[in-house]
Parts: sequence; structure tokens; C-alpha cells
Amino acid sequence: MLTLCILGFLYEEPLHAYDLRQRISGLSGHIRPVSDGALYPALNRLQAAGHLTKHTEPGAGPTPRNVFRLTDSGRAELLRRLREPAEVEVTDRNSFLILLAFLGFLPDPADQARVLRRRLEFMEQPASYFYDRGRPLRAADMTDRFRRGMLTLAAATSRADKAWLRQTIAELEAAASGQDTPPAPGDTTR
Amino acid sequence: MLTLCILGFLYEEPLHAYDLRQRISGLSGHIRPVSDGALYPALNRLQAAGHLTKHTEPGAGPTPRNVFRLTDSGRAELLRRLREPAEVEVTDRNSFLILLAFLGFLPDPADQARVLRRRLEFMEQPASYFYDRGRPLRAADMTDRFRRGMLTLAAATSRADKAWLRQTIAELEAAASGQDTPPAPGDTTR
DNA sequence: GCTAGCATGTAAACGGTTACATGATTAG
DNA sequence: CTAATCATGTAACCGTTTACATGCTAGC
Repeated sequence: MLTLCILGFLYEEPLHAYDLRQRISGLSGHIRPVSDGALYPALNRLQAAGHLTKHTEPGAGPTPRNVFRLTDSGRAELLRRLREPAEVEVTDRNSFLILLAFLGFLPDPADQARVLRRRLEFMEQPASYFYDRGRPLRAADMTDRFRRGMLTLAAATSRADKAWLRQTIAELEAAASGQDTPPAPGDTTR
Repeated sequence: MLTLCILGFLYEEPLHAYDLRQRISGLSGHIRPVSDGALYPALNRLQAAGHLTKHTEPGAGPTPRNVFRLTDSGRAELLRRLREPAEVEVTDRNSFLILLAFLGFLPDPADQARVLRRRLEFMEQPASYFYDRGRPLRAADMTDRFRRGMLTLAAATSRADKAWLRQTIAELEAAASGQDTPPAPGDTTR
């Protein structure tokens, strides 16, 4: 997740760690300061994997800035991660929203639609949060004010998200069929 | 978070690990199977801390079941965690929703309201996800379809959550003032 | 004189995931 | 016979948090 953010922001432009941290903080719904203990090791890992290069530049402040730049391998890695998201990025809303921030980088609308469809499929599985002897409890049945709130809020979010997903998928498909992009072979909406 | 779930579900009734796992899976928006590698160590940690006891019972299946039961210390620990939630539980929506599932166990509505107020305060800080030279970008300004969607969805959720929080806080306060519960000393809505 | 912002990093501890290991029963 | 369900656990790995460590500049 951190890795995806790093790759995503560096895809737009080279940045130094401090800058990167601020963007990531902003993205994570702000105020989640992305601890240095996570960021710097992550940058080193990515560098070791050959996904980015570090250039030390004399910075504005007293400390020299390390500007990180994606390599070809790094760009490919980002696109791969966007095309084939990990399970969490389909399952967890926060992770999915972060994925969304960079999904526009994928050149092919069919790939974008495929990702949205995966999320939609996951969300369409009926999920209920509490059970009474095997039976799912609906929001209206809950006596507890907070559990009722929890279910109501979760349901509202789910509805809004699904509506957006359906509409956007439709738009992407319309754009694909109306344009030059031919339907990929074997694209039988699995 | 796992710990909170364990304490929360055991507060209602003694359960064995397998049972507990199913309830927790259901709560986490289902399909997140709560790996055994997390659950069993967590149970051992809680037992070592004196928050719960383990009784081995010959179970329905071939393996004997370990039934876990909260101790007084465990009940106190749960209530303490509910009364004074960790930063994540105020900051992260999923964590907060899980907290909500158990907030009804707190006996004092004033404590419940305090928790909701903390979340509301956090949410009222303006959070924007992207910046252009220091200026926050609004959803309408975004050219990227997915980033626009991301901001729109996040904003809708935020609005609904805040509305629920405000209303529930008001209800809790109304109940408190209309009833015997005296306003706690020093309750000057800091 | 102090705090906030700029700027970089390391080390220990903690908790979670993944994979491994076992084994009986029941339904398809 | 095979998969799913019940039922328990361990070990290695990995990434995150928290705390530590340093130091300059600008504004209050």
C-alpha cells in the first residue's frame, strides 16, 4: 500500500522523500503522517529491487535532498500492480480508494474497467455484520443504537460506491466500444 | 483491533477460538478470514495478560474446544479501550466502525458521546486528498475520472458519517439531560 | 529562547500474513 | 473420493509503528 503510493506519486514526477511523505499523508485521508520508519525502508527496498534511483541534490534546507526517480522497471511495476491489484486492494475500501488515485495511469480503459468490476463483484456479495444463530441481522432488527448506526453507515457507503462503480464501468465500456480500441481477444466478461 | 474484537465478543458470552474467528470475520466486512496465525497468538497474549481464561472442553468435533471467558480484568480492559480509543480507532473508518459495534457496552451515555465527539472532531478537520502547489484540489477541479470519483465517494461517506454522529450525539445528550445522569464535573466540551 | 518546518535516517518491538502441520466427520 | 466444516496450533517472514538520533533555518 505504501509501495503503491510511492510508485504512484513518482510516476507523475521525481520527488524527494519529504515531499513524498506529504503527498502520501494527504492521500491517506490526511493526518496519517506516514512514519519515516516505514517510508525510508520502503524506498530502500524499491531501490534495491531496481524500481527507482536516488540522486542526492543540495536541497533548499541544510540537509541534502534525495530525489527519487522511477526506472522503466518501476513504471512497469506500477502498471502491473494497477492492472492486477492485490486482494486487499479489492477488499478494503481505503486501499481501493488509494488504488483509484492512480488507476488513471493505466492506458487501456478495458484494464481500468476490469479493476472496477473486480471491486464491484466483491461488493455485490451480500455482507452482513452480525448473526443470530446463522441468520444475518439487518440494521432495522438491531436493538443497539451503535450497531444499527454501523450497519446503516456501511450500507449507505456500499450503495454509493456500487452506484459509482456501475456508472463508471458503463462509461468506460461505452468509450471503448465507441472508439478505435478493439475489444481485447478473449474479453468475454469473465 | 483484533484484540478489541476478541474482548468485545467475549464480553457478550464465552466462546471458543473457532467461533470467535467466525464472528470477527463477519464483522470485518466479511470474507476477511482472520488468520489463525493472528488469532491464536492474540488469545495467548490476552491470557498471559490475565484478561481471559481458557477452559478445555470436549467439543462437538474430534478436537477438544478451548472456551475463552473474560476475567474481571478483561472486562475492565474492554471498557477502558472503549472509553479511551486509540488514535487509529478515531482516524480510520474501519477501526471506528468496529469500535461502534461494542460501544453500546459502555454504561454511561456521556462516555459514548465523548467517543463520538472525538471522531466528529477528527472528521471536521478539512481533509483534501490532492494538492496543487499547496492549494487543495476539489473534486470538481479534478480532470482524472478516478480521482474525481475517489474524492466524491470519500466526501459522500464523510457527509453521511458526520450527520449520523451529530444526530446520535444530540440524542445521547438529550437522554442524559432528561434523565438522572448528572453532567460529569469538568465536562466543558473540550 | 522556542517551536515549527525542512530533511534524513536507524533499531527494536509488535502484530499480521502465509505456509505448514494434524486430524476427524459429514455431505456431495 | 473429495471437498468442506470443525478445531487447534506453530514458525518464518514482512511491513509498520514507535522511539531514538541529528541539525539547520525562519518566525514568534
